[in-house]
Amino acid sequence: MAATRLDEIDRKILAELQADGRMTNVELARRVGISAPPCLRRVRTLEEQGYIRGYHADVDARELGFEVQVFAMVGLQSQAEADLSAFEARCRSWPLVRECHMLNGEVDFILKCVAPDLSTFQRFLTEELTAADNVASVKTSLVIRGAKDEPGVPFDILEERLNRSA
Amino acid sequence: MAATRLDEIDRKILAELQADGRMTNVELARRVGISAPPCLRRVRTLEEQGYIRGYHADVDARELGFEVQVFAMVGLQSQAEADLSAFEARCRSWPLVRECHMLNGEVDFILKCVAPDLSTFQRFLTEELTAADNVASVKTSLVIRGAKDEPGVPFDILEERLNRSA
DNA sequence: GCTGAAATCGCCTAACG
DNA sequence: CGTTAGGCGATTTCAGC
Repeated sequence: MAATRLDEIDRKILAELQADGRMTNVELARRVGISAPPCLRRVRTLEEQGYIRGYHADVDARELGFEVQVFAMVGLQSQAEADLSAFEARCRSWPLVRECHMLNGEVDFILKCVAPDLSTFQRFLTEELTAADNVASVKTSLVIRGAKDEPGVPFDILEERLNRSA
Repeated sequence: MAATRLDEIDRKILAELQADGRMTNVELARRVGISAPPCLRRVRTLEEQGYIRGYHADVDARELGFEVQVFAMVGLQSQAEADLSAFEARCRSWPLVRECHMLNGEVDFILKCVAPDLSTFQRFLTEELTAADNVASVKTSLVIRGAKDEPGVPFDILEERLNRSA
């Protein structure tokens, strides 16, 4: 997958759609400087090749009643590949775990969790996460307040690098 | 803001647009069981009231050449409000810092960073982050591999709770 | 291969009931 | 909230570079 190299127009398309995923195709075409049909074809290709995984509305968790956000650091007893995979699969089955990343260093995984209130999270923590197979230690940190939450990647850094190497 | 309570149709709209933010309005209307015009009016209202903050294409960071993802735990010297705000503003100015959350516990902030390669990140770490005003300690953990990365909130949990209380 | 122009089809989005 | 209806965007077709 993704054997195709991207040109500048493709990168602009990605940057624009990352900033506004609901932009109309004609507006997108205007911004990247080509006409609508080739623009739409490029978007479809980027989707098929996996550069674009999907489009999502960015909803306000707090307004919707999800008052609690927690980062959980998880250490496992066994780091054998089968056990790592099993834990990852378990995380995928928990709706309240939104992200799960395997880390280097002392801790094995970091989880980002979202819950309506503290008691819901506590119940998950004690009855599900801590109780899960192979889990040795869990340390949690509550998010007091969010200061920045930008989805996606910094395209400006990419452009800088490409300009420098050009 | 957001004085309005949401009904079941609004919540369905949010869940659908979170899952597919580029869905056409007629398709959305069909799924939530109303006709297109009122559906569009609801979407506009949800946007205006801040329930929907925006729409974003979910791009594949690794395919695009962002090979490095790092979580950084930052401790500050002063936790006075003015100093906390100043650090948050600094984080907002760094494109490579995608998220910045203030935490309870030993560490003050957690940052999610994305960079094209390790050397770019190292340069940021030593020349920018560690060197920034008021930063006392930084501990970084590289993401070895991602196991789950779902944007947004778990609507199914919300529905469960509402059904139970009904 | 690629793009762009024209044409068709379907959607968006008022206005009204 | 639904229906109607006019305008605009999406998408295919086809010609040209």
